[in-house]
Amino acid sequence: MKSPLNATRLRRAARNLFGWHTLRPNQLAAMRAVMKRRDALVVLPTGAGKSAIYQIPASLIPGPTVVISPLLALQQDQIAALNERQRPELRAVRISSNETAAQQAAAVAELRDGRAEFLFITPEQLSNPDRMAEIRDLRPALVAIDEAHCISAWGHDFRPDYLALGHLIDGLGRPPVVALTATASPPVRDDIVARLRLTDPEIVVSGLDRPNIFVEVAHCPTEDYRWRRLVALLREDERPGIIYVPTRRSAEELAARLTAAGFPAQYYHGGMAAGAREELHEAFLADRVPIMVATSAFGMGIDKPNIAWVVHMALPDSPDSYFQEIGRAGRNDEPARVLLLWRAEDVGLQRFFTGGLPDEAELRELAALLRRAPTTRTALRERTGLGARKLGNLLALLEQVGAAAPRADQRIGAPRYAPKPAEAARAALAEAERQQAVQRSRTDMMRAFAETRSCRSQTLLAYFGEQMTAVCAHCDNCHAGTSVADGGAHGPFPVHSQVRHAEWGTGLVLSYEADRMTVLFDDVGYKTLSVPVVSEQGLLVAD
DNA sequence: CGTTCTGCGTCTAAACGCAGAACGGTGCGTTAGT
Repeated sequence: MKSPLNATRLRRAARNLFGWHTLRPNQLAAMRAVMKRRDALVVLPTGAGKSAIYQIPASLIPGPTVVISPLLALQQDQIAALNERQRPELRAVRISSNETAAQQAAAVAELRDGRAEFLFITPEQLSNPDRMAEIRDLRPALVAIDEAHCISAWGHDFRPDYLALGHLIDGLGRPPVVALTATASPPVRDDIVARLRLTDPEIVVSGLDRPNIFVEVAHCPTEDYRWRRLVALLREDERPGIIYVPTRRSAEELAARLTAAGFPAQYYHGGMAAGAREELHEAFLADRVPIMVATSAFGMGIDKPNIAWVVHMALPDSPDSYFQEIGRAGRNDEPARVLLLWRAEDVGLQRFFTGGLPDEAELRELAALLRRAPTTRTALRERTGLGARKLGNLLALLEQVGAAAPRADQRIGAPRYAPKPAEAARAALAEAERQQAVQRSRTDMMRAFAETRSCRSQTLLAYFGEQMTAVCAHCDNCHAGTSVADGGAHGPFPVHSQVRHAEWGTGLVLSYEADRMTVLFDDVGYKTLSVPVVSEQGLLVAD
């Protein structure tokens, strides 16, 4: 049943708190789900008023809101934006390693007394049981997960506490959850819903096509050609832009080379001092840095309307990253352009970043240790001689196959019905192989995007499960006339239906493009198949 | 996985070829020591 009352209250709050006179249908639908205490997954581009989706309902719902956000710098910006409004119902505080114990205690007190509404926090903080107990006692009424795609992108290895967010939300007493992100392909969406254990979530997804962005890809036979194409773009467009490079060293070298060539550029990467990074970030936002050469570290939290172009000096690891990165251009709806300069050699680096397979013997040894008695990571590192990063990866894998589980006091143990070490190791290795296959297939899809002569937008959006019926008319292939209007191509299986392949197992039909179809298989990732071959040989059956 | 760097051998000097090693992204938190 619709509740006009909530819609009216939400509109009034939007006007009072943010000065907005309208709410977009997407925003309103998501906010109403939150008001009804329903879980929600919201996929909207940055700058589309995404934060307001949890902030406005939170101001109306009694009880504090826990905002789980991945980057401390990002948290700081969001907190500043909320507190600038000087409204008690929007006041935000934070608990992180940047606050002293006294500041942390003060933040808790403010939340307890109702003087603050929002608590910004990282998953790492919540994974500390003492911290968790403290927050649970505040009886949070809502949990917002910002940049929710991090669960999928980082949980498996980089920041393992992201994998445990589902447990952590249980620990908070399972208040309603709203997860927000700017991009999420169908498997990433499924991963978010599964890992957070959302119940019957309201899913709000906006259209992904960005008509004001001209999309262009150039294959570069040599490094010199790559450089010349970059310079040609810089000569044409003097407005601010971002150049993405794959390594820290190339960021520094390219910035120096550009500056020497008369294009003043700065560089940015994760190896720089926090202070310098913050300064550069602010300088870029304030139009004091016209050209930023950066690794993927430069991204989240960059909500700058007038970015006129984004160049990639190498093939990104996936369409997910690529879409996120080009999406920073043209937020002000002015014409913007993005250019991907790629070489086949770029794939090697991405293969390296994907990582190798774990050692089965090490997995077995670790699983055996866990079955003996719950222990801490430190003790496990001493017993096995493994490094912290590697141990974390192995533990995350064992956890995914039910051979490890977090216990009280920061200990890790084996669940009661855990598989035997040999079996656990085998299953964990299989899981690692599956993850590697899926990640490799994403890189394959990125390369297929680079090589296609069809409409770029159609190809990219098909990856995200959105089928465009017409060509976009804002990409190089459409301008060259090689795009094929598929007129809503379709095939033997409906888009988004489940199919089964004898060898590759079950999969999800994502799209049809001319006579080819893209299917995402659970175990082997993305595959592109010829529709006539599928039909003639009966390669797929409905599942 | 692939590129780039390093060092060695050749051999009467310089530079070249080659094998093997090094290197490569994203950030939280904690802690030692100024």
